Amino acid sequence: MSSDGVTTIAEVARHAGVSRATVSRVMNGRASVDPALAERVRQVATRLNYSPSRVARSLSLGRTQTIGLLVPDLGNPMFQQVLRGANQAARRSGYRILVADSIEEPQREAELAIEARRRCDALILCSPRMPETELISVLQATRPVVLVNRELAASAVPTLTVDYVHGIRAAAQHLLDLGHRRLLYLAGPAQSASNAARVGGLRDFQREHPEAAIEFLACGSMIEDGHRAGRAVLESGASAVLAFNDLVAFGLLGALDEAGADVPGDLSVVGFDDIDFARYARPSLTTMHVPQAELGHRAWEHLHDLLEPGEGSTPPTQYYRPTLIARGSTGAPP
Amino acid sequence: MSSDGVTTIAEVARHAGVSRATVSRVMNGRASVDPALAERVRQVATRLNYSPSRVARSLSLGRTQTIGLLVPDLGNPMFQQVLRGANQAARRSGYRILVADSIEEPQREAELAIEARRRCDALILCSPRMPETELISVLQATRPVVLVNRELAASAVPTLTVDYVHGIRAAAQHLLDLGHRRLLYLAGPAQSASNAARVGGLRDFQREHPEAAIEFLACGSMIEDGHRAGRAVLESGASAVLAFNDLVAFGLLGALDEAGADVPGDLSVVGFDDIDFARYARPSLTTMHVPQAELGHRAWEHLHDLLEPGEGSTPPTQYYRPTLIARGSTGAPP
DNA sequence: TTGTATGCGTTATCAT
DNA sequence: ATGATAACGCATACAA
Repeated sequence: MSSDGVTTIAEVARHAGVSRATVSRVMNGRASVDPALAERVRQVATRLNYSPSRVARSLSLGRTQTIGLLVPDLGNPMFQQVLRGANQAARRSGYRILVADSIEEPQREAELAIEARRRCDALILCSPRMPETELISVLQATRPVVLVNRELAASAVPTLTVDYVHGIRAAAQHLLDLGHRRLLYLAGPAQSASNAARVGGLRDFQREHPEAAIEFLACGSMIEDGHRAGRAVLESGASAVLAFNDLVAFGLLGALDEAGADVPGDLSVVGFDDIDFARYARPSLTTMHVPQAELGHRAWEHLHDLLEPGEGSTPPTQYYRPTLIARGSTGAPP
Repeated sequence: MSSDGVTTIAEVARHAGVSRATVSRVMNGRASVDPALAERVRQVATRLNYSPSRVARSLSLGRTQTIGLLVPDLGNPMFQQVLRGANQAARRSGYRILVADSIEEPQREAELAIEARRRCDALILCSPRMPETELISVLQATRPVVLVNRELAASAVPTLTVDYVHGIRAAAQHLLDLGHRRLLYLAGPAQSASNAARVGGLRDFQREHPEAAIEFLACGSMIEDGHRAGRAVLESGASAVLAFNDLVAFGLLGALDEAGADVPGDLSVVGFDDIDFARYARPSLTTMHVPQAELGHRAWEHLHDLLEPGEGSTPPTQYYRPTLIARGSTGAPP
């Protein structure tokens, strides 16, 4: 072994009395090497506890077998699931995932993406908040890349997107069907494209259903945001609330309970995403189901096709339509 | 640019009419270079959109600026928080995190750890389930490494550990103080060292408090495990339940609610970890608080000290004592 | 089948 | 201050 404790291919070659090329061939399972010799090399490699340097290998091969995943907030269960799904899928193909969380400096998201990409073979860009023009150049600079949870018209980048417009409309319709006429939407981050989609969907819905009134209230994407909104929600006079996501809904449920309001007796609440906890909460949370881990899973599949173009090519863009999961937090208005 | 679209240092050098060494010096902010020349090089670098190859840099420098994090289950909020904490801390020092989730093949955990370490400068081993002898050799093979959430007597490896023995005893005491005399512990995975610690703590507690009876029931670590245990819990006759963790507690709360049992009226439930959702659940969950993100944060600090030995050295082992957070899920027995 | 030589893109050593 | 050159550890084209 060399001084720093790591065996190199040269040392194995020397001990086995062969060339480095032969060792390399053996380690990579190349057929064109004498079985007896190969065995001897393997023995020596094992004895010296040798395993090829991933870094040197990456430099020589031009690929790192690593992909980057950029998310806006690792604390959000939605993105955690995307990470989990992508990680499992990538792992099966021998790839690993490098995480990048932009929450500390959202304004440097683009920079972060490009930097992350330089260490990886490809990138998954999840719910990027950056402006469109910036996004376009980032996508250009980080290919191969797949975009998750954000749309970009006229882009050749593989995209996995959730139909938030349809989703929020379905949620609103659910409330309307229950008899609610005064709805309140707790909006997510201003830079969030999916929030914009929800707002757009609700405005359309409002036009088509003049019998209902929809109010909008800036809120956020985290539990605390929802919790803080409790008072404003109660004062709004609405009989049903559409939360930006399940986290916000949870925070709100907590605040409502503390205020002594009954859900769904006094107020109905619907979330978005269907995170694991939604079904176990009390009252269980009515929400729009989004296949979070599958998004990560599929994102990897797209990337895999881009990295190792084979026979089966996946379509460039895939839509996921959230489905309503009606649970205990919604009911008839008081 | 070369054919694959990535500019190399050689091209920048050629365009700027200088040597690669000079470009390297400029890119690394070395002072010993003529300001005018440096400026020219920078201009060219910007024009060619050059940024140094991380891989080549890693090979030359012998470090990757990446650390690995191995967890038993990325789906568990506890580990997600450790990841989040470690990631934020590492990022501030210019390091990135590579994730490894052993959930798919727990029996290959050791292998996974070693493989992950080969791509990184160091490793955070979180709640490893592997047997002690195996763990010892893995720790040896992956240094620098820090061990989180598992103890190893007579080991020089920096360790961050939660005092589960004290924690579970405090939880049991809380129930005893409320008047409960029949307790039930829903046990975690058999390979979990922290589960063993809890069991040991409870047995001690039992001995010291003959007035109380503690039953043990194999359960698991996930929401579904807790949910499945609902029936058995009701049939046990216990008036209070100590769940392995908050996830199990949540699953149980859901099952109890479905069965029409009132918490804490009919049954008290206490969790462990104090994940974000614990306080927003209804009833809010009484639990033992563990500073999850801080564990990740501190783990990085230890690693950082190992990687770049400076003045301030952190103690080799750090204990975290969970604190009781009494909320709504516990009360007097019926 | 095996070995030799070269390249991957950087940084660092040693001249100048 | 700058440049030539040798690592870093591996994979591969080409020779033998």
